[in-house]
Amino acid sequence: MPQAKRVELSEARREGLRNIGEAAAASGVSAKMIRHYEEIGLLAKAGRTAAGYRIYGDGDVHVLRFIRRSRDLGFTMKEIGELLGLWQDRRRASADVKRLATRHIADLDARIAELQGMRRTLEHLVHCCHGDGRPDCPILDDLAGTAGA
Amino acid sequence: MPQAKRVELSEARREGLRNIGEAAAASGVSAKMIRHYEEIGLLAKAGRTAAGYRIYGDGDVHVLRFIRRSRDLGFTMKEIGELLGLWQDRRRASADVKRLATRHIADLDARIAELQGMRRTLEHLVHCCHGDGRPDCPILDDLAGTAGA
DNA sequence: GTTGACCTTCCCACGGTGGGAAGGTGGAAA
DNA sequence: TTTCCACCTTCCCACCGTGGGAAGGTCAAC
Repeated sequence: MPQAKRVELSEARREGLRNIGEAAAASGVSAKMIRHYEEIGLLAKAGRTAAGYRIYGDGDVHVLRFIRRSRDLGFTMKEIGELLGLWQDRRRASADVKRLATRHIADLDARIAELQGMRRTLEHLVHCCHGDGRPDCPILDDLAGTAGA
Repeated sequence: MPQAKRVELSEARREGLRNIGEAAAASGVSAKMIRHYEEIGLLAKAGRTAAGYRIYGDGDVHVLRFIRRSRDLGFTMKEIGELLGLWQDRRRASADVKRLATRHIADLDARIAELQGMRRTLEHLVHCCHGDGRPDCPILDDLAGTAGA
């Protein structure tokens, strides 16, 4: 098994490869997070130069952008792992992707509804609070549970 | 300095005090979180029985319920600390509370808007995906950045 | 060669919550 | 009284996603 020979960084760059900083800039994922994704197994272990620097090709950067975009849409790491698996499986059924995305929309809806509930309550309380120099405050009364009492 | 003498749990209970489990049940805050709040300084250190059990009075439970309600409304630990300070300051200006709550509403709005943005995009993608046995999938195309290409 | 920007690994932090181990206590039933 | 179980204590570890920073090595430009 001829293991891939470890090249110098300059040589790798001549072949269009990037070090982690360049891959980060090209993908929008921080170097810190690239290492993290590698550690948790979301990314394959990156190649290394003779000096131990990670090197990335266009395909790696493409994967990183995929992850970035998925995070921007709120998918969890676990879901992104599944999405990556589907993306790389040419025999996938689009129904599987759609199901995953649909479930995620439901998750988003639940979180939105929760936040909106908070927002509604707070809006009401703020509306009731005169907000001047006096200490009386319906907001605190509500938090303290002394509002209805 | 006559430090408060450490009593037995049975004696404390006769005086209407509770151990952590009872305080948890009465406040809706888990025992785990009560200890955590004490550790981070959100709560004053609880009294102890001779055997080292934490004991809580009605006032403590009231504070715990205040915290619980604040968390339910999405306030951060830091904000809850501020709210507790205002609550316990009888010379507070309600304007301070109102400002804090208003800022929190703005935070909620930002998060809601973010989630709704994700939701909109996903909704569109899901709508475009036929979701059958074939591999072609606009959702993956979007994540991969090959959608517009 | 020196310098400064970058890389490596390692540990720590945040928010908030939970799980669980190991050992001590409380109270009630046998 | 002894036993038993539920509860208490402290301690460490986990999640997710991200960042900060220390200590040490490397690269490239000047």
